[in-house]
Amino acid sequence: MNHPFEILHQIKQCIKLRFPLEGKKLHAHVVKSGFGLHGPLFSNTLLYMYGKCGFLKDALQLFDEMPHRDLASWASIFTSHNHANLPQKTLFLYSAASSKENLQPDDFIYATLFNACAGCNALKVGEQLHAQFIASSFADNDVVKSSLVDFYAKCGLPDRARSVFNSIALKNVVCWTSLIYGYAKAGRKSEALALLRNTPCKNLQTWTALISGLMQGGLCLDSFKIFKELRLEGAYVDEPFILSSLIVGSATLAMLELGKQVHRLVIGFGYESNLYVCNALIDMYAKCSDVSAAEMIFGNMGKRDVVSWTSIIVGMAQHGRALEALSLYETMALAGVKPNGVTFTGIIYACSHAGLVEKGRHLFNSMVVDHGLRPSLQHYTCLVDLYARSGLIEEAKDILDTMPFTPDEAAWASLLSSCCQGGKKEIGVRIADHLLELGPEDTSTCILLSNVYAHATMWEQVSKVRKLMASMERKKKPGYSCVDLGKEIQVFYAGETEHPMRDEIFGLLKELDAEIRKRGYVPDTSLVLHDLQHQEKERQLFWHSERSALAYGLLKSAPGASIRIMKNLRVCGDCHTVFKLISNVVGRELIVRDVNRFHHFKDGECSCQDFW
DNA sequence: ATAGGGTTAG
Repeated sequence: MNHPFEILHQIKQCIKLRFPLEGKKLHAHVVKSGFGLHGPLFSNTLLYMYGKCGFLKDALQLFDEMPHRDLASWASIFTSHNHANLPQKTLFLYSAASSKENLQPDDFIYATLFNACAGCNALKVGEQLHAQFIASSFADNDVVKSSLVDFYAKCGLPDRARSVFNSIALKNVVCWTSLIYGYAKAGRKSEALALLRNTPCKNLQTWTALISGLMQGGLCLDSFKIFKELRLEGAYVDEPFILSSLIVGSATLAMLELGKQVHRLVIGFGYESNLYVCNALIDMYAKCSDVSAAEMIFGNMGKRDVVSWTSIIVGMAQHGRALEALSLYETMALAGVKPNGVTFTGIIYACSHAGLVEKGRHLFNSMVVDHGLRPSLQHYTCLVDLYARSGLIEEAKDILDTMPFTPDEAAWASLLSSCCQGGKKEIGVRIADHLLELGPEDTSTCILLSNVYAHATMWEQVSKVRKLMASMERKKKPGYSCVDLGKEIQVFYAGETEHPMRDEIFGLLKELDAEIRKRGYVPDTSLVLHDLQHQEKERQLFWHSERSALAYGLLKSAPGASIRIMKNLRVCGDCHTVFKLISNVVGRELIVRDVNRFHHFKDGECSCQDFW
């Protein structure tokens, strides 16, 4: 064909244009003409080409066949793994190579390693490498420092990012963008905005970083505001990165109408087949409790990756459609998509909901044995949940005691919640005491504790928990429920509402109360503080925030429409019973999203099958 | 005449 350097140039074009198939042809040509024998130059460029184009398999094959690997080969193979969203693999390969082959990182390798650490939140590893980097002869390299800024920003430590940033001699738009993202993600809006104002260089990516950072930092409304301002200024913001972030924001806020609006924007801009955008849409519709819309998006996708499958599986599982989640997992395997750690959290969670203990255990083992994935604390928590829900409390406790992690609050709470359901009072109290000693940080845990103690008639402990909770609520946010009517969203707090429609709400709740009592409802006041008068206990239950929200929803929505309520705490047992009965009385579907799952109340039943 | 750093999904 042509001169060797002409071919090299063509390979570089393939990298730029992301033409892996053309690149592969050039690769074959290089092999035939024997250029590759002259050193790693061609191999490394080809390696990099495969990595950047997402052809990890080809990259690995080439890497394995290379007779002479230099530092650039290692840098390229690390980049390939980072690019394929396998940062742990990069760190694994590096640690193996550094011990077996005494691989000493150069500046290029340092940058890929920090990139990997950022990708999997490997703070400890990153810090060690940072120390090593400072002592190395590359310590002045601005690009590596830039990758460190990104690493600390992604790990939620913007101040550490800033101190590295300050040491950068020539600050370009890349390090500014990373730093702004870091502050936004940490929820430090004013600092992020101040930085943006002071940036000598900013581009659309900087704005994207700010918007997505704020979304991830939970400041979704601020983020939407900034997006609107940008559009008003006439900025060209119709790009999939920003759209994905807006979808994430709608999901976080669980605001279906907002999500639909963004979806329309996506269609208007012609990004409805973008993989990232679709994945975000699946998640958004599931989180906004419109699972059929999520299914529709998933069904229409031409190309699905592991995130698409995982999103729909998790969505199904959270909405109580465990068997469908499991069968989707089978289909995913048939489609040749490899599951990752998140996928397994989803399906083990599904098993735990359907009471499929054996299946869940099998999947957990399969994750380790067949897929070589290391279980995380979250996976063990799922396993604890799986056993505990099926009444195998001892087995669940065994896992907590023997797993290679210190159980956190969520892990204990999972076991505790099943003790309440299974009537295992003694062990429940023991766990509760332990949790109370640890000092729970979650209001939901407190409700659980208070329930356990109330069932065991340990009133002193109950009031201790209540006091703790009151102090937490003062510091944090109190319990509330929102009802989403599309055009408006109303928030209700516990206690008698001061809403302008108070009388109508009270009237309807009273009427419904009378109707369900006719059907055998007896308020379960065991969950309320003991030292109140009986009537006062019932009154407290009556004014739980989700009930006010429900009444308002019933009054204001179209007849027959589903009512969607979001609650920031767990639904109490009594409200759960009441919602089941009311779904029957009004003949509508009532959807409640509590702190971590969905309840679809319909025809007197709930999708969670009374396990939550 | 090779290679590295910033923004998106679970």
